[in-house]
Amino acid sequence: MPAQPPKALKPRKTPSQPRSRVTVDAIFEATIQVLLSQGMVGLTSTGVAERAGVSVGTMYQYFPNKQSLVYALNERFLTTLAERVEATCAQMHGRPVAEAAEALIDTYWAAKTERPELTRALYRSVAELETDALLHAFATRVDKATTDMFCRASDFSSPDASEVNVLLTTVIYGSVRNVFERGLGPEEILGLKSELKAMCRAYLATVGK
Amino acid sequence: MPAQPPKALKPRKTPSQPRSRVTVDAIFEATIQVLLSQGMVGLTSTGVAERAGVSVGTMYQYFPNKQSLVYALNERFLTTLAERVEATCAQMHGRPVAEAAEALIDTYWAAKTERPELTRALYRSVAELETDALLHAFATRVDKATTDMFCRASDFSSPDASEVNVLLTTVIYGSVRNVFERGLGPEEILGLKSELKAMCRAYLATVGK
Amino acid sequence: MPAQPPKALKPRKTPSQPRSRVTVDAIFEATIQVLLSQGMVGLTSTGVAERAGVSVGTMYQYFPNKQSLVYALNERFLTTLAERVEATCAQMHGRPVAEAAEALIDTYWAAKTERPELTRALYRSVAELETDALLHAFATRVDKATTDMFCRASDFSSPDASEVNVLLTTVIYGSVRNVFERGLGPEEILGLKSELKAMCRAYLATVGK
Amino acid sequence: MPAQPPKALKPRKTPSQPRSRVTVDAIFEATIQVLLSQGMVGLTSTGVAERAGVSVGTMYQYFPNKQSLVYALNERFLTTLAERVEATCAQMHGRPVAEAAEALIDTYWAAKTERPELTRALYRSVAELETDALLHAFATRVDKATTDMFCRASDFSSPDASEVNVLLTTVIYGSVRNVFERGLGPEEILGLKSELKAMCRAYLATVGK
DNA sequence: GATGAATGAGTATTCATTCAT
DNA sequence: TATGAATGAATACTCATTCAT
Repeated sequence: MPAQPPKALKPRKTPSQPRSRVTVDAIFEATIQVLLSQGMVGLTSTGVAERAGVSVGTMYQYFPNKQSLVYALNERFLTTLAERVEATCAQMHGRPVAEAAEALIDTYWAAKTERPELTRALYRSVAELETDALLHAFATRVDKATTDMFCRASDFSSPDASEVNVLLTTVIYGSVRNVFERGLGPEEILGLKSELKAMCRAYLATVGK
Repeated sequence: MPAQPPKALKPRKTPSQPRSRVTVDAIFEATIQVLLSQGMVGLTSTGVAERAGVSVGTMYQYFPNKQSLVYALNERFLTTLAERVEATCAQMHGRPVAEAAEALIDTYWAAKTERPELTRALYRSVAELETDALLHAFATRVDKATTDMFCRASDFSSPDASEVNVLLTTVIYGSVRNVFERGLGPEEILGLKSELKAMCRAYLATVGK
Repeated sequence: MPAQPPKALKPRKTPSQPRSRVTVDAIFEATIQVLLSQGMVGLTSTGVAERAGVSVGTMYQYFPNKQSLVYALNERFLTTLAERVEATCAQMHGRPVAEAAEALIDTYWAAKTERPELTRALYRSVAELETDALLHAFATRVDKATTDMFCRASDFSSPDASEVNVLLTTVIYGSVRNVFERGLGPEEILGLKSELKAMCRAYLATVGK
Repeated sequence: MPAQPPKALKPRKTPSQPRSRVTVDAIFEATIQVLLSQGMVGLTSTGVAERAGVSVGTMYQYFPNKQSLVYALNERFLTTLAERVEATCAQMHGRPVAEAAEALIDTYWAAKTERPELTRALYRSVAELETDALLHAFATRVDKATTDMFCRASDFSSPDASEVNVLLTTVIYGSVRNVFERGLGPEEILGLKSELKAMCRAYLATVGK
């Protein structure tokens, strides 16, 4: 997810020595902790450094400013998410479209639901960052994998795979986000998820003909 | 949208005198302007007051703190949105479900798209507020209207209207949000919208039987 | 001394209300005190504000940054100095050049010597500021007055008044500065001053013929 | 220039081994570069070390703190300057005072003008250091040479050589400094220099009798 | 009611200096 | 001896909020 982070957000130096690596990891973990407990507002540079057991100065050696911290965090999670989606896509090559769509739903849903609080925090954090480039890079990368998956589906015959892809991904990603926004309960979520699958199946059945 | 705003966010006094009303409107308009030009970060109380041609002191007479400003702004827009959705729902009573769903899509989409920058700004602003209650109240109010519309549809026979409602609204609201997040172009958006309608139709055709 | 202060150094608002005026004066006085006791290095924003019996915030309401404080201080003193030189020049119109030169020496010397520590502090402060424009404006203004004075001298017959003026002022202003740099004692200073006058007389006697 | 540098400013070890000498020279050169490009404000220890291709740690082996760097730089230049003045003085023994004075002007002027930007930077740097001792040592050393030169002049008959010396050096050194402060152009400078010589001649002609 | 001067807690960020490797 | 990661004290500056006029 190169994405050319807005220069001001690029990490300062990539840790090579083992000592550095430990330090950077600690900072990342601390950022998450603080983000979860205090929210974006309570995320102060001293707070993070303290939690990481590191001095502020050290933190600034690796991250040029507070934003870059959260930016890097988002980048990390989006990269992981992209990888998981790609893995699923690869696995579903040659399978029926409906199954492919369902697999995508499962993967994306799982990834976002594993640490719900963190997901929520990151969703919020994005609002205060200039993450357009980041999100765009993510979308491009993932779109490629999913479009590919749909194209290669055993029963896919739509003329415009890209159009189908945009619809499905928009609906899926959007629904997940909306679920977090509404704060639905677990049972509702399950029901919703299976209905969403049904919806995709119904749509694909229509399109394919 | 009663929603019991977290007490700290409640406007101080509801303006009844005409002079006050003008003042409050000016403040609202200024808030929007600043939000659009400087973003949530650049939204300072003095900045808004200045733009509104009012002294800070006066502003604090109507809004107990900065958040309450943005909170009220969101409330306003959500109320308008709710009203529009309700109007649509009322109008669609007794019509086929598919048409109802499409009308909902059109209305919601239009409302969010009219001032895209403002929509984007408000989406972002929400992340920094404690708007759970607000959003929940909106959801409840609107859900009632849409569920009602679906129930009364001429051809609706699903056992669980509420389940259908949750799915449709989640998908619709979520998709719109995702469109803003991805920054899709106008043509893509149009295509997406019509496909979304097709998807809903396909799903409802399945469910109804 | 308009001098268009580098925009970053321009005062934020000019105090009009009496309350403000008092505040600004207090800040000025505090700046001098701190400058004298701690030097340019010890001049911290909180330090000045504290000494002025004012909050930092108030200080920043009038001065956009620390430098602007010292800049304004220099501006003040240069303006006063310019006025005094101009007064002297006006008074010496039509008198012999030598007398005019001596009067200039006396005035300049007196102005710089009255509060030697402050003079020293300001000389030093200039080094850390972008005062080129300020100094240039001062030079231009004062040069006009002195050149004029020399031109109108009863016995001035040199073809190039401006050249004479540059020499004399450079020598005088430079000597004064050097005196502060060397840290000469009071008696040495007195001797130096009278010798400097003799030197100017001797030079002018040569030039005039 | 013994000058007893304030103990905190004394270099830590005088490099004797060739390797050290190279290091120290690199540091000096880097200091000058940074001083020229970033000014006294941008002169950070890490910045200098980096430019010198040395680690901070190494730099601190030779200079106990940042000031000492600049202090040493000034010392170096003042020493060179003193040597050049002494050489000139030695050469002018037994020559007429006027010529001696002119030679002094030429030498001093040349030394300060060769690298004008560096001269300017050093002039400024002095303001932030406790250089009184340094400057005093320089003055004493150079005064001795110049006074001596004037005493031995073929036509010098003034009762008080020291008084003459103070005047001449103050005027000369001060004028040069003022030239830098005013930012005069090259032609103006040339004219000024020759007029300054004329002035000294005129004065000495008077004094000698 | 309205004003806007004053407040000051709160925070990001820098940079000289140290010291374990 | 050299290195450069880590330190943390120091400081400029902002901005929500109050309250005397």
